[in-house]
Amino acid sequence: MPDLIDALQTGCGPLLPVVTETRPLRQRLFESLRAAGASSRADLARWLDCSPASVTAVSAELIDAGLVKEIDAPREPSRGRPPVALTVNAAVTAVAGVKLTDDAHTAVIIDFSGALIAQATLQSAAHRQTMAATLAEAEALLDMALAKAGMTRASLSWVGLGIAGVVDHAAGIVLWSPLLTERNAPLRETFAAAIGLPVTIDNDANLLALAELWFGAGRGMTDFAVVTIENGVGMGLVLGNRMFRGGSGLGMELGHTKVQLDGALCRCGSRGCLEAYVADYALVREAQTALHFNRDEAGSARELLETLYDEAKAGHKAALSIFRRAGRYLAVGLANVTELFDPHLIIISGGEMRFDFLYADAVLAEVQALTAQTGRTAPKIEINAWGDMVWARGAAALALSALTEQLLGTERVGG
Amino acid sequence: MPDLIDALQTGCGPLLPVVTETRPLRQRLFESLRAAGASSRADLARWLDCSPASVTAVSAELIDAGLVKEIDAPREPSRGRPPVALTVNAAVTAVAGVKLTDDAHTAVIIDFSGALIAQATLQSAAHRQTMAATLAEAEALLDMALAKAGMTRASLSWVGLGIAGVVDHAAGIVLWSPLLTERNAPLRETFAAAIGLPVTIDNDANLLALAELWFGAGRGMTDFAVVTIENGVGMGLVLGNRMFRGGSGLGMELGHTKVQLDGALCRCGSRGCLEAYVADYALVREAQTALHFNRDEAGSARELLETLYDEAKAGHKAALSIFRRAGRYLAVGLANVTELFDPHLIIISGGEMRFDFLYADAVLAEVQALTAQTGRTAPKIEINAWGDMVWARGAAALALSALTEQLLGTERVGG
DNA sequence: CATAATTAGTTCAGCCTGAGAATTAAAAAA
DNA sequence: TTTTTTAATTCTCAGGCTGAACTAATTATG
Repeated sequence: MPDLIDALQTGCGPLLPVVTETRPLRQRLFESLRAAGASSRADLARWLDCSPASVTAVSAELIDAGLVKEIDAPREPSRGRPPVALTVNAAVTAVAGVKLTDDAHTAVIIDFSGALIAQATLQSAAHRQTMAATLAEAEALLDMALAKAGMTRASLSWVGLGIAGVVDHAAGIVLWSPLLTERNAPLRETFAAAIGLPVTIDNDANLLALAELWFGAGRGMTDFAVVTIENGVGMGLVLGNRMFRGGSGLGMELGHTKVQLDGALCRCGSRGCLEAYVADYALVREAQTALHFNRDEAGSARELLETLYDEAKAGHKAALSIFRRAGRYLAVGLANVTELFDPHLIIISGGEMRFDFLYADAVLAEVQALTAQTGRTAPKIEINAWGDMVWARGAAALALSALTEQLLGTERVGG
Repeated sequence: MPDLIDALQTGCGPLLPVVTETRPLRQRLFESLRAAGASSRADLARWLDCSPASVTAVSAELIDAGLVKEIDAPREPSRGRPPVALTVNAAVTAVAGVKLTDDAHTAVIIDFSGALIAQATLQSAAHRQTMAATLAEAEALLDMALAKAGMTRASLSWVGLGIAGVVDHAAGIVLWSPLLTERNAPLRETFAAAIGLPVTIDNDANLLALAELWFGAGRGMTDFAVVTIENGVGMGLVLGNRMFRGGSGLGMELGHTKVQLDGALCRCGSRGCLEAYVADYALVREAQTALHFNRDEAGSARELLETLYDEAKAGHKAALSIFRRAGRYLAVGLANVTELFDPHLIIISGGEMRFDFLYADAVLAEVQALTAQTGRTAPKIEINAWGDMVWARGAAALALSALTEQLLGTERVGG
């Protein structure tokens, strides 16, 4: 290779190859089938734009391998030979998704077709812990979920694991997380070794985006952004129907984009981060001023926020202005995402989605106003509250796609 | 297809296929060869990670087609059979790149290996014109360049055309441009019909990014951003060694990302756009205040800016503060790009790159400071001043890659 | 009721891309 | 001169997919 690298002076054009990913028809057919629920061979051929002959061959292969089966589907009468419906054989295996937080860990188990089998929750330590302690909790939770499903670890073939922080999905390493005491924790390897199953990890924002891509509003979209506001502000992005994780594969930091020069102080140490205006700790900070509370008087941060919210609903001016300002800065952040990625859809998603001032029509209108000038069509904005299990479901989707890749990717079926 | 679209309720997983692009070995080999300048078959096999047998077969095919040839390359003595160098047959054909501005149009002609053959410049109308008038100028300029090279249109096989504005590269339509009176101008079709050659169009920021990818600092990078500050602020982005044009394919609008809530008024009508702080019209606006000039007193905007710059160099406080502030906002914009795309390199590129206050170490340091907190390695930042021809060279690279795709992509060689 | 029309699915030969193994080629080192 | 090393070629073969012809199963129609 040196003779190409050294060629910087002589030739022209990019020196490195275009990153390209090819999926064999086998995998594309299977994934279409899972997405459709059930479909006939003829429909699959039309959908995948390939010959019926190939579909016959590939589906026979998948049926032989036990991954796909024919079913009797109710069909409305029409001319011609009636189609035979194919569907994913859900019983083949199952995967689990686990999401770690500093409040309650959650887990779900889904079958090979993506249907929910069981879910479980485990109260977690509210403080930073070692990776070992955290993973012990995750393992206990996984076993709880398995018990609920009447399954054993042997019935699983992959586990997806999600955690807040800076996560290198490809390497399986958590560079930093608010939950862990150590840096550069080899979360994937360690958990895989502990539970004896292959593991894939990702950060929470990407899990949310995956959940939207697999189960939610993103299913019919090739390009969309998923924004979540909880402890911080996170974003997951899907481009060309694939997760985009930034140039280094560590995800995007919407929360630390700057929306104001020399603005509010962020917990990261910088000033003017979006997070410093809209994350809950930012609201708490202002709430203490507005409501004349000191910390001990107010109880937990969560309670304080609830009070602030109630006050705002009741028309308390200062409380209202806190949410109003946060909403306006959020609009700036979303407008910047639009200017830079131009997604067709922005989904503001999460578990509870309380504090609806942040997602008020005024905020969405401001996003449109801030982006309307450049001539392109502004993205739709959708608000989704999924409940606490959504991250675990995203983690399960992560596991399921990793498993599918292994089963049907470059390797041969059953190989 | 309806039966899959309607399946939103039943299945799970993405409904739309992953966008994937496959290049045959033929094309990859050729592009590696052009990138390397010259290379042996054995090196190509190692580089492309394929078998020597395939390289022999494919290179024979390319040599037969006349696109590649063997040359006697000077080689340092080493053990084993000496390699035979292959190189792109530069004489096969040539392509042109044309860049339109409201100042002077530029054009270059390059051969099949990417080497410069000729260049030309044509003073252009300084005001908005119809597409027809603009393209007439472009055609005249193209013929000038051809005359300089002693060539005719028949010796060209593709033309790349660049223009500022919102450009739909794929559709070949200019949705809006500061140069054109009409909207949604079908620039590609019209120019192609006029000159009788296939044409590809793109906006100026993407041309600059392409120039960096083909001839500049981006050659060895898979992920980088190219930022340019002239009339406005533009950005081109390369992800995975491919141009990224946003979800709708219209490019990114770094200039209209917001860096301040309710900030300075932008010519787009919004407030707080990056452009409204760092583009030349923004500097002019402030210069008039700082230097107590009115418009007629100061001459052209360009002269006014030069005066402002000289004053700042001489230590004029107000003048200096104009550049300082612009630099700080630029740092915010670049920091946001980093947080969202996490490129390995940001190239600040363009023709002249005057006003070095904007690119001062203090600005670059501020970018690092604004992004340092999130744990990832900050991107390197490079400043490149290429001269006026860089856009035309990018346009030529655009043409060359389109031509290569046509010759060696899905179609057969010579087919 | 027979037959035509229509749609679904299968079979089979064959193409294209590319890999693996053995072989030939051309040089330096021993 | 022989051995070693690296480059390049030849030949065979496998995988993934297609096109064309064919079989299968149903509704429409006279």
